[in-house]
Amino acid sequence: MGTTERRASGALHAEVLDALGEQIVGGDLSPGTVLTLEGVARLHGVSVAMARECVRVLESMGMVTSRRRVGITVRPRDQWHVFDPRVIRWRLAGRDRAAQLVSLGELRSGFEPVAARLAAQRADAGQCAVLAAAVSDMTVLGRAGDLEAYLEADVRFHDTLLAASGNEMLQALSGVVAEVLGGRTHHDLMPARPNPAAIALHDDVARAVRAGDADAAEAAMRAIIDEAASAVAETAD
Amino acid sequence: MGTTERRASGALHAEVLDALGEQIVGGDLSPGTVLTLEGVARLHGVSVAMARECVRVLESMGMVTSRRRVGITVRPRDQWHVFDPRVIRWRLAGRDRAAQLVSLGELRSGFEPVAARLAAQRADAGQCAVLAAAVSDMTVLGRAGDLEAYLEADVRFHDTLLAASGNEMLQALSGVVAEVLGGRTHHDLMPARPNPAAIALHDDVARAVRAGDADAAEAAMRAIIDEAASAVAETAD
DNA sequence: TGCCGTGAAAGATCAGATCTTTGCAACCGC
DNA sequence: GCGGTTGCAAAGATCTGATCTTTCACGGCA
Repeated sequence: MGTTERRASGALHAEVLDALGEQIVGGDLSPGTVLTLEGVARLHGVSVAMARECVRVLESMGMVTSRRRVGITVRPRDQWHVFDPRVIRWRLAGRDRAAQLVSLGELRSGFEPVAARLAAQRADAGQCAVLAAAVSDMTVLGRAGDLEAYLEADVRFHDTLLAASGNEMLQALSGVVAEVLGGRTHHDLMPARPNPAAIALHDDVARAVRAGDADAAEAAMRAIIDEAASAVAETAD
Repeated sequence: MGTTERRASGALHAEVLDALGEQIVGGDLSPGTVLTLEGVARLHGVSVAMARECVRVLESMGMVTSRRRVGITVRPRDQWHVFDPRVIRWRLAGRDRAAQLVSLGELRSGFEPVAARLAAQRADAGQCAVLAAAVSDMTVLGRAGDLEAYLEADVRFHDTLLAASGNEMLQALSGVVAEVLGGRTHHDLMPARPNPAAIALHDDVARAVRAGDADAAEAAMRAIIDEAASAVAETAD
């Protein structure tokens, strides 16, 4: 899942767009580089119209500008829309991966406690149940040492929490959390067996949310993130 | 500022795109609505190619999907890339304005304290100087009751802080802060004369950042946001 | 030296053609 | 009568190539 956007329809567009995006993000096309529509078209074996469509999308992401008589100019990194899922994916796919994970992690440390607080005020019964189930799964799977399944439950927990915050912007960040958690698991930054204390903290969050205790939920979530940070630091050393 | 994207180049594209975006965000085109390329083209008096380019951009923002034999379908709100500056702008421009400001405010309460913490660890001398200058300006302008200029200094303060965090994703959220602060000022949610205590808190942040005291910076920023929330609640009542 | 005019490069926009996929409905056999 | 099959046509996907417009760059002129 998630290799290429779609199989049949819009395949060409997605292909060229991904190729260009990865080249820019990966540094093969550094800021200031100037392309021409015709050049892009020829290089990727597509028509100018198709190249234009891709460029328009890139432009909408702040990654290039198009000017008459000049061409397509790659913009500096600080102009990119770094919250665009595609940009995140490209960065994670390239050499920028480590930096991107750090950024996402710092970001997460900001918004997840807030989400927990809001969730405590707004979560419905179904969401509380999903949270509890996820914690339960994490406990079992963690004990069994099945890191992959554990990750799934962990992601489910955090996704549900963000959804329960009732804030669509926080909810939109669920991909960020999934990436951070997945990156940790898939880069040997996790202990062989998840820390039981971490799972207990998840349980604390779930209980606080169900109890409607915003302060406790926020605090427990903050503790989760602190624990994660120190665990990674420890494993990495 | 900010009426239309650009005057001369790419004007048509931006116009049609904005029109479509505002229609979707504003609810004139509710999720599930199906359009055709030709319909869009005719309705806006542009060629099919142009309509396609706009649709491709909308598609890249998660606002529509395109399927053969069906047409262009407007996707439900929870699929939109709500961090895209354009989506934010469209929402702020339409009837969704209030909800958008609430979302942005909640979000801000999450990431700004973290940004303050990071800035305390990473800000350079120049950034500290800008922060101090902004606080100074806020003091003077606030006393004078010049809300517009005060706003500018306030935005400058927060922008600089986010930039000093050294995290490009936090930095990318400076537009969010600007919108929240601007929205507050331009919707009579500010007292006639800014609260001196709030300005003092900004000073606390600036000093903590310069001193490299991450905990103090984070706490002071959290206090700023709490103050703002209660001030708005008070003024709104 | 510096201003101005002119040509060409490259995007902006359009018109129309061909190909592919696919929803839908008519059709057929059991 | 119902489920599967087939075939038409609608609508996007992609391409080709033409025209218009802006603007950089170079060269001539004062």
